[in-house]
Amino acid sequence: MTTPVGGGRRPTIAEIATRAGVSPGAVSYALNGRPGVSDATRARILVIANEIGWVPSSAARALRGGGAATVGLVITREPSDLGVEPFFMSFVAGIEQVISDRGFALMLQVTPRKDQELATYKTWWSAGRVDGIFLTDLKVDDERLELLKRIGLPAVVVGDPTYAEGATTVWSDDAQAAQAAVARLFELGHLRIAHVAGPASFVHTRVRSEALRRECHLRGMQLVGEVNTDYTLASGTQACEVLLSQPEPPTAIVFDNDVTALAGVRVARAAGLKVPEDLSILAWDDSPLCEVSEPPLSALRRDVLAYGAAAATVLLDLVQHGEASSVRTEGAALVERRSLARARR
Amino acid sequence: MTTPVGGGRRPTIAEIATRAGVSPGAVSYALNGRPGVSDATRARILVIANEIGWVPSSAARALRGGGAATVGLVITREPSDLGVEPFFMSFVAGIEQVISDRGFALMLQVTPRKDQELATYKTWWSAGRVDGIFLTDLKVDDERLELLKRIGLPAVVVGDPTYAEGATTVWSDDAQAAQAAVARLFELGHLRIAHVAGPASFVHTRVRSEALRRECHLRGMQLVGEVNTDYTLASGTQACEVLLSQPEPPTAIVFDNDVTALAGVRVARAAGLKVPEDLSILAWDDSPLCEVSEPPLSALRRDVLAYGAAAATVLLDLVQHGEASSVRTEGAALVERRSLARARR
DNA sequence: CTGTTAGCGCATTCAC
DNA sequence: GTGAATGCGCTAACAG
Repeated sequence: MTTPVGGGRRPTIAEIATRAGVSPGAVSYALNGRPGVSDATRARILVIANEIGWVPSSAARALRGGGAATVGLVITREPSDLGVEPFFMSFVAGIEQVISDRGFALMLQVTPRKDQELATYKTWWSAGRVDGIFLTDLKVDDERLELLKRIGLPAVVVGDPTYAEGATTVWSDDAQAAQAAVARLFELGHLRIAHVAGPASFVHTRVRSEALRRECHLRGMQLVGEVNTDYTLASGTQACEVLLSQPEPPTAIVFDNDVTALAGVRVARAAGLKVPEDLSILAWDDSPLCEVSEPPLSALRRDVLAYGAAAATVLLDLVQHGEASSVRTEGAALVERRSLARARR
Repeated sequence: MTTPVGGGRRPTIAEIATRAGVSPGAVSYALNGRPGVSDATRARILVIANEIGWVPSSAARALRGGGAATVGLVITREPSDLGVEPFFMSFVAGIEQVISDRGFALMLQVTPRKDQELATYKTWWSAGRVDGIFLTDLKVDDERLELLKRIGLPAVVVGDPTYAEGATTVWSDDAQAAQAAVARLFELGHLRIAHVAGPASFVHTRVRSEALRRECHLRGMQLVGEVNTDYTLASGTQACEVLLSQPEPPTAIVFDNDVTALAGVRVARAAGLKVPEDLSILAWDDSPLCEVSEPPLSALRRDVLAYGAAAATVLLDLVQHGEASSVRTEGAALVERRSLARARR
């Protein structure tokens, strides 16, 4: 791309046509790599287009029925929560890696209001602002699925297909991660573990809970407690206090996010327990917070960037070819730091 | 909004016109609250539009010259950095509060590549995808300013106007925050302080450095060291080691972000220094990390949500009325936790 | 095979 | 209140 026209209006196909001495139609054919023009004129047109910095008007294209070349993402969370949540930024970055190469853009909305999310989908789709969307934070009996189906907005559900009502999904296999986690804890001799989970409404919370329970059962371990939180320090603290004050407290706790895991370290310490000697702590989803903690927290790490990229690939397929199959991305891997130790007997 | 047409194409003005038995023009007038239709027909039209769930085609509007009703934000950072950086998500949430009410949407790009950012501005603007953009992470002699001016893309610069080359800016007064910080440290008897700064290329880094120096000078305090970092744990650690190994080490250090502040706590501890008894630590920009730290870190907290909202308000004014004046938002306030103590003499 | 012409999509707006 | 033109790119029908 060279210098675009200074100041004035953006160049159009008509302008290229004039300069090249051909009709607008010919220019369109040339620019879109379609037959109907000789190689010579095509080359000439391309040179001119490049010179004046022509970019197709997305409005005109969309109006013609070509789609908006835009995908949408609504993040319905409290802004304060999002400060801690490293997931979305990486996820978006992953999306971007894929879509920008294909000429797509991302439309983003961040709002704490649930009703707003539904309204946004309707408006975006009706106004033709997006060609498809990513549905994150999948919930059990998610009302959004029904709406999307009803209005016909193409969507990729980011979450376990079991709960996606047949929609195309991209998911990371939390059950597999749970297996890795429990296997490792078993190896370290832990027989009583607990789970500080996320909100019960989230599908991934349920999947994790069930998988943890199953894996424990398989090995004759006990899941001696499970408490749901809203991922905050306060709720994590409370959950952990409950779990540790049991008559037979766990020797290891799995936390669904980094912040509650940190709360766990504190509560343990306050109760006179050493981490990891007296209590092993494992965080689900890694973050800088885990590295920075004292001791550094072992965590189940996913490649969120790749996750976003996979979701984008599937959504673009869905948008462009009308269909796409669900994709399971690589599960989380256990990265060991210093919060896991052999269970004290 | 009631049930939209099932399955088929989205409704258009023409459809409403047919149903109402009037011309498309009349419908347009009615829908936009403009004269040219009787109150009776206007009401009838509005009812029909609502019934069939009509939403204006953004493509058609944009094509007509009405603008895309979209503003853009490019975040040029390493995805890994963004995980820790709570600023952008809150900033975006603040933007959203303002723009969605005015019918605008946000287009987002996250990329580590600088050249991509410039290319994106050109493309977005040429394709008519955005009506204006937010320019964040302002740098000294920022090449982006020149590009934006040249292509005529309306922009609000988020950063100190001194370095914005006359562009409209929204900024938070870091100099004021520096004053608050230094005043408090002086009050606590600190006479030798140091600064672990962000990258030297960022304008806000420079502004903070200068303000800190000035405020120290004013009170007869010494700035006994200043090291630039890239905000990471590693660089923060190194910076802090350098500062503390001086013959006359500081009794308090101001850190430009939360992660380096945490690094500071660690380095101090490793050196046998107690925080805050032997070394006071102050983080610039608050975050959950500060709360979670041990001890919890005192910090200079900004209302980032309000910051984003202010930036959006100004950008929309700029886009809709062609001009807007720069706005200074409220400076950061010092929130005291437990990392600040009276200087040991 | 190379190229032109005309009309479409949708909301807006000016002249009647 | 109506009709018609407008903005911009795409494409079917048509001509050299």
